[in-house]
Amino acid sequence: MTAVATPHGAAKPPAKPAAKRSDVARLAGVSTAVVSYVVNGTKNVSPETERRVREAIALLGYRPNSAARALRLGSNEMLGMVVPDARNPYFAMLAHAVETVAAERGYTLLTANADGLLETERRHVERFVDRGVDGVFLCSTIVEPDVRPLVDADIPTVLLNHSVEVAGVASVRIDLWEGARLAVEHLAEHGHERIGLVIGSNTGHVLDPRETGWRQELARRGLAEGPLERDIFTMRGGYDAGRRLLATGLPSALFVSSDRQAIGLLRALHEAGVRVPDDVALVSFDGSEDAAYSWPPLSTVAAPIADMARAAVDAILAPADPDAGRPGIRHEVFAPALVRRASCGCP
Amino acid sequence: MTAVATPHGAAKPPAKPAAKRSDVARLAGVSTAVVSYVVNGTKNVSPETERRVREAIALLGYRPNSAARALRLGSNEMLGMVVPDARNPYFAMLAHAVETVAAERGYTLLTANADGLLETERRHVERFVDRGVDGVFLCSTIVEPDVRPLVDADIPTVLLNHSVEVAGVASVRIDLWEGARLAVEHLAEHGHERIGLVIGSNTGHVLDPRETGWRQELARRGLAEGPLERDIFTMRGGYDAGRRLLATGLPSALFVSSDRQAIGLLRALHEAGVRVPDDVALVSFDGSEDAAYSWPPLSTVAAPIADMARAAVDAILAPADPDAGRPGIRHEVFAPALVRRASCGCP
DNA sequence: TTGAAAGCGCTAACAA
DNA sequence: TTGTTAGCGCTTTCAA
Repeated sequence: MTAVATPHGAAKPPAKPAAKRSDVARLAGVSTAVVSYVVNGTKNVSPETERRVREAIALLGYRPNSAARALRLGSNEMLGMVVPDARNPYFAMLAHAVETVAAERGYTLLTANADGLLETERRHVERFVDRGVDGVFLCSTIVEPDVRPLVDADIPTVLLNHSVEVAGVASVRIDLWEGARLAVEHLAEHGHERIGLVIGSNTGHVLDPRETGWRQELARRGLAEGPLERDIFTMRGGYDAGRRLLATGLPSALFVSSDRQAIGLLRALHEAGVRVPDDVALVSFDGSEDAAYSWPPLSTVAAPIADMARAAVDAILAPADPDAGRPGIRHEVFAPALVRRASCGCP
Repeated sequence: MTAVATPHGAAKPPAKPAAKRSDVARLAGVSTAVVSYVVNGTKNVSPETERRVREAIALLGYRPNSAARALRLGSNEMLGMVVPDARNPYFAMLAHAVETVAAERGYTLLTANADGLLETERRHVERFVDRGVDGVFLCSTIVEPDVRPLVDADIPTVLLNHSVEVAGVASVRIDLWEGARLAVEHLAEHGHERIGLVIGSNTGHVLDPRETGWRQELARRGLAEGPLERDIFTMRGGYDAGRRLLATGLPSALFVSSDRQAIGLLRALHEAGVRVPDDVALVSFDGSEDAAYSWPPLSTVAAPIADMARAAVDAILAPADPDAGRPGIRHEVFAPALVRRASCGCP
């Protein structure tokens, strides 16, 4: 056996070309069809034949070629997910949860970052279509994302974590309005009467339901609206919003629309020597792990990530329970829950 | 046109099956080969013919089927990446950087979470092989990861962010030893004489070079070793290590092997009313964005993520500069840089 | 410059 | 229970 230079560099033993189905068939003394039957368990094969085939497979280290399978079957057993930015812990959590559920069902998840760019998002979606994924989870920053390529190609799609429903596309989301209400309610129960809002600014033209929820709960309680600051959904955004609030006057409590922003806000507050929760009480939104480790730890309205992930996968594949039937275009809304930590004044 | 019930649920207009190459060919009045020539630009086609073909493509909304392409070409234009956990901001950053560089080269990145499990890591690698990816980035938690399936299938592989070199596999990593030295040096320059270490515990049996670097720089300066705590690379791990340190006695300065741990440690310190950097000075490791928004902001030894990502992609695909030649099995080591913030005592 | 045709590896309908 | 065989949509060689 002579060593050859491979394109990848050093000399190594010649890589034996991967075994294919016909090699297995020959070695086992059967036809290629039988190998398929054994591999896919689609047809009855006599035990003895099956044993021989399995032996041959093991011996040759045969692995089915997935491109050929995909071509033939028209399915890749791949699901695609577009997120604004997987470096944001919330989306990292969500993508991780979806990946886990998809894996249980034998699907691989392709995750793509849109970086908050409409153009990039569209490119990723088209790419998914080209790759023939069996479904797409879209966490879009656009209010009315362009799902036409998906619809045209008849690819099951779910809008995941969108703030509002979009007609014609299934969606799995969290009740943002209720989350905001919960936060304001809790802050009010701590005795606060001047409750401000820091809200994300990149949700497009539609009003973020968290803003409405904050406003309505305030109104319901006969409380005046505290200051409102809009900035992007990042730590930097929260920091900048905090600086502005510091300059114009802090309320006694603040509802912040994401943990990321709250962490940035916290830094601005610390820099200014403002004590939390003594000088300002805080409740944020998302329920990411980071909220538990900031100082002080953040009370946050948490999304039931695992449940949402499962619902999203079910909306695309058939539900695990076959009796449940094929889902149509459904819109599922999950209820958030308040996690009490120190930032709101809880012990 | 009658509406039909689709498997996806509601009634919609029948989805026109995606156009294929032969449809384009027919519409343009050319052979299927010519369509390929136009799409791939592999051969000269008369301007007039090209125009007609392009028109037909646009009209039909034709998109090449990637499974067929992959089958024919033996390449998916996909790269795979296995990370221990993409919810860790450091790996999120790294994966994002690799995705960006890969996209520039026309490759899609498949990211998979091993969740720190050997078994899961192996499964992902095999899946990548089955899917026929054109290369794999492996961020393994195992010291000697099992790369045989990759080698057997002759798939270019690079160990990314590994702590040590492994023979026979290309690697792109950071100089952990030097990073630790930098941290200790800086702390010593702040006047600290008792410098402890919080180090990750899940690197396997091999000593983490950061531990050696810490120890050797201390020795070089004639300083005694401060307390050492081992715990996992999470916020929780850092928190627990902090609690133990609090119980046994804090040194005047601490080098922490990751930002995640440092953030957890910070919480333990805050809870105990310990002031940073006054009572304990901190330098951590990674350079993630979170370090900039903790309180106090963390001085951290930052990895040149973008450069590493580029090197890793180059190690797998040919370098962008064709003159640079095909890389063999190379081991690239990147130098970290100290980012000074408040936690070490810098202004 | 263009076209005909041979597969890439696999599945499954159909025949034996 | 097993085998034969026709494609899935694409690229590319070879011939015109």
